[in-house]
Amino acid sequence: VGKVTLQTIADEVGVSRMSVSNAFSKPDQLSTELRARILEVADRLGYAGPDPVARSLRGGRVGAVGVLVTETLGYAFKDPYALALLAGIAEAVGESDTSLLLVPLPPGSRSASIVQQAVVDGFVAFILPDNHPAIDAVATRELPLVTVDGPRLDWAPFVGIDERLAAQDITDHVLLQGHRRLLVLTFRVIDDDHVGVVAPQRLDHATYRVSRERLRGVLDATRAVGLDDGEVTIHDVGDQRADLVRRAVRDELARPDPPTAIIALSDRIALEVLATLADAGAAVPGQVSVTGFDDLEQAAPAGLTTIRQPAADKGRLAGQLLTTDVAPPTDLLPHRLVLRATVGPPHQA
Amino acid sequence: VGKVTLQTIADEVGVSRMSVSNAFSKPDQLSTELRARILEVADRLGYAGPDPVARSLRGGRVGAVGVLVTETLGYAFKDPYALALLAGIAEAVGESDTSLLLVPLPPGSRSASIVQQAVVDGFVAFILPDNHPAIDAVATRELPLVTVDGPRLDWAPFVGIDERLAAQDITDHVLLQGHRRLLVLTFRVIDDDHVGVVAPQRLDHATYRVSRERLRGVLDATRAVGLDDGEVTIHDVGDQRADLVRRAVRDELARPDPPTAIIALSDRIALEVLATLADAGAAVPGQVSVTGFDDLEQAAPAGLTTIRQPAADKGRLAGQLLTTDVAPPTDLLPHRLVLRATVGPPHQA
DNA sequence: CTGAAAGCGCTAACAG
DNA sequence: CTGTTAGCGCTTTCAG
Repeated sequence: VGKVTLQTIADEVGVSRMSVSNAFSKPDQLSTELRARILEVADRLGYAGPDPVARSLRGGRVGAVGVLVTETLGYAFKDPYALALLAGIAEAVGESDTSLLLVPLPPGSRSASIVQQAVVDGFVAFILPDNHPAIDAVATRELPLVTVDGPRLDWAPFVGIDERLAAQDITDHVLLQGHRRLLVLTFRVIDDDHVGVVAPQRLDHATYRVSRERLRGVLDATRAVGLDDGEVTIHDVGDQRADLVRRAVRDELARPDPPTAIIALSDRIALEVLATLADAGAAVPGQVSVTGFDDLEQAAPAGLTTIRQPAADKGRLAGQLLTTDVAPPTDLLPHRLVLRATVGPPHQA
Repeated sequence: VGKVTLQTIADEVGVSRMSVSNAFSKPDQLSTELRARILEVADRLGYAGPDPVARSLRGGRVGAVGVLVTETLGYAFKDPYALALLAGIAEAVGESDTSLLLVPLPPGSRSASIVQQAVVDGFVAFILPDNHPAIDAVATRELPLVTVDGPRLDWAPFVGIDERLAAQDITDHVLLQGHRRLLVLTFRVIDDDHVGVVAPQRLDHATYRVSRERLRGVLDATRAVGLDDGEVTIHDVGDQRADLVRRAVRDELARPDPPTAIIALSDRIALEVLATLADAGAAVPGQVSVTGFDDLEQAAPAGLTTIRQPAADKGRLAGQLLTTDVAPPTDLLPHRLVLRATVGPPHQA
């Protein structure tokens, strides 16, 4: 099967390669009649149109942006928040006839080479830890980059909210109700396999911007009411692992001095907390108050008090930043405390 | 910023372009020492490694497979079954250092050109109607294709189950309980905007393999017990639209001779049916029995009787077919009737 | 182990 | 409106 190229058709029709190219890419540059003849021959020869790779090499543009996702892609497909972000990006780039290339980053340092090989015009990075090798690889390629939620770079636009302030807001709300025994459930703080109680010095070295800032916000609030950092228990549940959430909740509730409020740093964790509590027969907010973060679709039906942040809009903005010339945001995006039914005054001991 | 290419580095180091290329792509083809010197210079000059587009043009390989999804991507991101499929594909291709290009197909015939422009080594098509123009476009490009669930082509591997038999199985189960007044809820049958009751001749022209086969399976079963096709009501709820599901259920229940069993052709529809029934205070299976299809994660907690099919495995297989040399399946994949709590004997009128 | 030649398939820029 | 020239950046021969 001799490959059919522009030249093949040009020869067949008896015109130059250029006219055939134009017939496909610039219809108004040649007579309707000639164009028709060319297209007819192309069709007969089974020519599928200009090879996109060759066209990209020539034109310097690919028509795709890469989305850097850590862990296996499977993870991204399971997290509702990540999905909402993705959907937003997809929507925005779709409007510019651009496709989305999902680029899974394997744990090792092989990710640099994966980034190098990606056939894209730019990247959006997605809840990556600071200093992730993939970021450097993007920088070296000198491709446009937008980071969402983290890390925050000085050379690339950033899309995200003031995590710290938001966390402080929701913690303030809980403290105002009178709670002083808090359990904080966070997702991964450092890119390692540690789970369980998070010691203060670990927080100092935290590389995931989102969890780090949210935890700082929580502590801002607790300190303000005179609580010592040691008095607030922080549990790392890794990649929002349901089993770890359940165990942490059960263990803490079994202590002589159990928490009266659980601050989950994501709705996904909070929903798991709620399920665990329901199974254990613990009333919410009667016995324990619970808060989330993100305001997923599932949060409202669950009556979850949480922080709303515009996930889909964030994705959309990230996509636009890469495909159009919208101005990068100068500010952090807004968030909002959404009061619902899972927070009340503490149970009287 | 003069672009840095292989040549730039070759000139700087004083070797030929080829040696620099080898330093990156075939480390064992040159002395460790020279390689080190080349890499050092490359690093100093900020060279990110061979341009993936040029390399693709030369090598004929891109390192990405495209996933053809109809409608907006947003839809694919909302359907749990599609998501499971996607996750499976992602997992499989990730193992071959291949990325996933999401290719949304717009309604019009523009989809041919979108397929032509996709920078990929192959495609997997995903619940597409028969004769979708995108399929022809893939054929013309002579790229490998795997179809999942539909359509079934004679020139491309197919991954899917025996929909018809599976539907017959679950319908048999319902009929065996004694049900004769059935309401069948199906998703889109033809690629148009029709919704509501599906007439028999419409079924004959159905272009979506999955819904068509499942409906035929249902009718196989009902005919076998002597029911006339006219006696089983089939409702098309489009893209599994919640509002249409709810309305269909409410309308049918309000009739003088309401259905005693509702056969939903997907779990997503079935779950909506269950929610509607709960709102209406109708007991399941006391007043109405309900069945689903797919066995999503959410099906077990809901106690839904359904057909299990290996969504993630299907995706994985599709991905492998495109990136490795596994043999294409010669058979349809297995399915299994999963009995749970939503089917019982009919309510005595 | 290293280098020179020969394109992969396409299109911008310009001349006819 | 049509054709010619000149590469985009890389890697597969096949000799040194």
